[in-house]
Amino acid sequence: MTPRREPLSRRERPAKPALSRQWIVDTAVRIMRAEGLEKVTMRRLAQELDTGPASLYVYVANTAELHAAVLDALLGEVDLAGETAGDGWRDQLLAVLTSYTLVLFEHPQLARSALVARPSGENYLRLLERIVDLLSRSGASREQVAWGVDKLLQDATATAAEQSTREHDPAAEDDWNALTRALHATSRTTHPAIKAHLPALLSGSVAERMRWGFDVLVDGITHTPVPGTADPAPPTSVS
Amino acid sequence: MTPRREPLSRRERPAKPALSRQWIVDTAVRIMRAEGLEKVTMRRLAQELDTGPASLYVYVANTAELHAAVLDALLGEVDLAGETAGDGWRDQLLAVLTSYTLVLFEHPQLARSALVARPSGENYLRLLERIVDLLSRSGASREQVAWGVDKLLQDATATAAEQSTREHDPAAEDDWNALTRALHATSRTTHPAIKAHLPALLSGSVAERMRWGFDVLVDGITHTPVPGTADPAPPTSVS
DNA sequence: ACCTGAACACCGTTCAAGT
DNA sequence: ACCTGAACACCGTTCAAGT
Repeated sequence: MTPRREPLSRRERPAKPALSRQWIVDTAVRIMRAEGLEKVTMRRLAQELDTGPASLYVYVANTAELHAAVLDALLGEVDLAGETAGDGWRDQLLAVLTSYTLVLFEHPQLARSALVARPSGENYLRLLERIVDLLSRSGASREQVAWGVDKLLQDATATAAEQSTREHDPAAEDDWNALTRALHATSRTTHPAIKAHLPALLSGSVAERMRWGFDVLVDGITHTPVPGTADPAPPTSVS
Repeated sequence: MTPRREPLSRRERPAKPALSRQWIVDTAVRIMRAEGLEKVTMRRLAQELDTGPASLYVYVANTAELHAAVLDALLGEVDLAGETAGDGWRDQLLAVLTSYTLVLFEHPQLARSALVARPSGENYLRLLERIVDLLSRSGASREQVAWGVDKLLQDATATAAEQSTREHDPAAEDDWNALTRALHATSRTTHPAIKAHLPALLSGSVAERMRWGFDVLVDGITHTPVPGTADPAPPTSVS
């Protein structure tokens, strides 16, 4: 506590805080918010923390683990209450999944990494708990709920991964235009089915499709028995 | 045709073929098959083609476009006939989607890029045509078919992206173990729903889950009306 | 134990210059 | 028009050496 002059080394840097996993992840989140996940590299992060990249490896195994930690931090923003929705489990489930999707929408590349590197952080577990709970109120079987939760999260994550990059990435627009042109350019003789469904293939807003996709899944999940349970299931010839 | 001695420059290289988009893509596919998509870089590809990376930019706009071309080449391997299946549209649809998924399973990272960069190559269009045709035989509305096809392909692609990387990536195994441990470590008081569904949350083989996921989607797609059509739809409050 | 400098082995993309 | 060398501006990760 005695004001015995700090050495004032490192010129004047304002109180470079000690390295720690928490501090590293927080800084990574800050960089992502400001400039996107693609800028959250070991080297850039080290620079931001005023050290060399090698120092980070004491706290973080590799870039994938770093991104996983950033993802979990972000999942803390998901509105688990589903406040905006009514009282029914279905509306609340839709609200929670929509909130999850919107959070991922804000951060394009993170949705992609979520599809690949299975999260297991505390915020992810909280989200999972909430979704299992809500879906179980549908009255579906344990197995339907368990497998269904996976499908719901996969769908939301994939939608975010698809859509979000289309919003933020300049080239994504071109891809969509290319597909639109390609579909319109198909001939009636070689691609009759596409021709016959053309307007509908490209119709609907993102929100409309998301909403419909949710209904499709919930209807399907609650009405399709899981094979190998008490429910009368179709014979499964798959290993 | 006269055997007038070739200059025999460049030492002895065996007939370096002229650069062309086709040749570039073919070489890229060969590298991917041998060493994975992560090795299909502009620099590595140029090296394989015995030139400098800058030369490739005459034929290919960037790495993303290159990967898209590789993906479309690969889609040529999908079994569109669904030979193995019976006569019903449902079995054939399952067969085609399974074939699509299996092709992506072989090449992990490509599935991920397929989720992001909407393909529009000729092989993709052929696949799309076939799936639209099969699903339309269900008798579902034009809109249900059109939007449903998207969901089916998204589901298959996401499953491949998720699963495949888990198979090929050494670290993916660890992720799954981490999740398994995290789920088992949850407390009954903070995560009761997870606890109650635990065995089922982790049960089922990939094939079983894929099969069930297909049934869920087809059931849901054919029974959930698309909003804004003649079908009696639930009121949509989403923009 | 924690931190670091320096190195190794790579990337994508551009651009001026050549043929 | 096509091709290229060389450069610019980056990467992740490791390792021996320091404190």
